[in-house]
Amino acid sequence: MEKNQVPDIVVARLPLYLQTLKTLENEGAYNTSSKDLGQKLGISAAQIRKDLSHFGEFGKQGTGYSIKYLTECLEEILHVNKTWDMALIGVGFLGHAIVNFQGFYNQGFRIKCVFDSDPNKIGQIVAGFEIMDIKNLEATIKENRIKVAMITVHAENAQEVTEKLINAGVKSILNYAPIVLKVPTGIQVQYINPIIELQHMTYYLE
Amino acid sequence: MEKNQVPDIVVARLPLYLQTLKTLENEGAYNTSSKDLGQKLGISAAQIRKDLSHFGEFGKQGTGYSIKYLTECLEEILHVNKTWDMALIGVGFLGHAIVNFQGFYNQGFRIKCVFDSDPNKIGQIVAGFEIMDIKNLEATIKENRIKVAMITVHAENAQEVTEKLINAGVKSILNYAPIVLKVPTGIQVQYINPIIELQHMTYYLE
DNA sequence: ATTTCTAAGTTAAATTTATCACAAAACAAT
DNA sequence: ATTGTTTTGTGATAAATTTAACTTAGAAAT
Repeated sequence: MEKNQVPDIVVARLPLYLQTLKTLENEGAYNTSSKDLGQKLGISAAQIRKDLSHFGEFGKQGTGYSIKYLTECLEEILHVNKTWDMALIGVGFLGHAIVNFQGFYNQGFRIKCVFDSDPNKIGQIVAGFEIMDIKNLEATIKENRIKVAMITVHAENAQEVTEKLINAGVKSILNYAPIVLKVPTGIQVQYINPIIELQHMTYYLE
Repeated sequence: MEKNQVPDIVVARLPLYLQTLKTLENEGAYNTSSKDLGQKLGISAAQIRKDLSHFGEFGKQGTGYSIKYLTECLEEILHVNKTWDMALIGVGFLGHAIVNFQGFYNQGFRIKCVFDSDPNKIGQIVAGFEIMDIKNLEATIKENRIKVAMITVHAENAQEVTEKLINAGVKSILNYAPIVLKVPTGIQVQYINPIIELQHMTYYLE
């Protein structure tokens, strides 16, 4: 990935730390340590300390980390101390499930608009969102200054949608279509693909 | 990960190669090369050759790889030259979307049974599957010798479900709940978590 | 037949990533 | 006050991963 100094593989772990901190907080804990976090995440305490050391000093020797404080610091580092508006493109079964997902808001995200190209779907209300015509995608995303989008269209249409999104100013794309997207530098893409994960695991079976 | 010799990070890339090969095949191509695959995947040709070299020789110097042959070889390596029966636990919006997903079968997987704990859901038919009582989970999974499961329950219940699955003989778990599962060695777990991916990307924004 | 071009497989080098081990600090208990 | 315990942050070291470079082989063109 781009932005130098901190390796992307380190950045990729920060959201996991945040997730674990939030779980701990929900359980009523106030403090934790690299050892504790490491055990919960299945990684070494040293790695957690090393990762955090890229960004500053957040703990106290002898006592560890304040969950509240480290949470705040990580949220700031990851820029989720604000709420990002998101667009979702493709309201099939999966898009429907995502629109109904209640877990985004606390984590720095909210769905702002929802698109599809199917005339039978356009105008329908799903979880309080009116499905908009994909023809209005660029105008609407520009107007709302949306920087984050989720793609849940079929693989055949994903690249075309991607180009429209980038054209409209989207910088980060979470792609559920089973295809690698071609994007210019400066655009972030992450993939969600259960088949890939399943095949990864079956390697170890039998 | 466990199984020695081949690094897990290499194994993790094989399903991506397979995905790209299938896309190429659908486009009517017969042959490809490490350079071509690398460009499509955004990784170096050398890495693809190095990765494949862990498992044998699949190409021809000067001409590259037969898509059909390399596909077959990768399917064999990943053990998806058969179809794995899967269980799905938790039929909320997400579980519903997954049960209706048509893309598993060609890739080595099929859903065999579907569980929930909600009395209002048990007995309902979703995409041709009768939702079964989670109380019958262990017996049914043992009976069907199911080795692969997907967890789409709430985070609070994911660990408990995991233990039941492992007890019933499941070896590979695809977990959609936002929590790290504790499992004994020899059990594979992969995670699908859009929040983690989104937060990874927002690090690079603004 | 020879030359040219392409591309796999592989060894070596470079780079990246993870681990180790330790000094310094905080705190509790005596 | 001193001792013992815990745990951070970090520089040094080790391990891993990736890249680069090279040898070999196949195919096409002259």
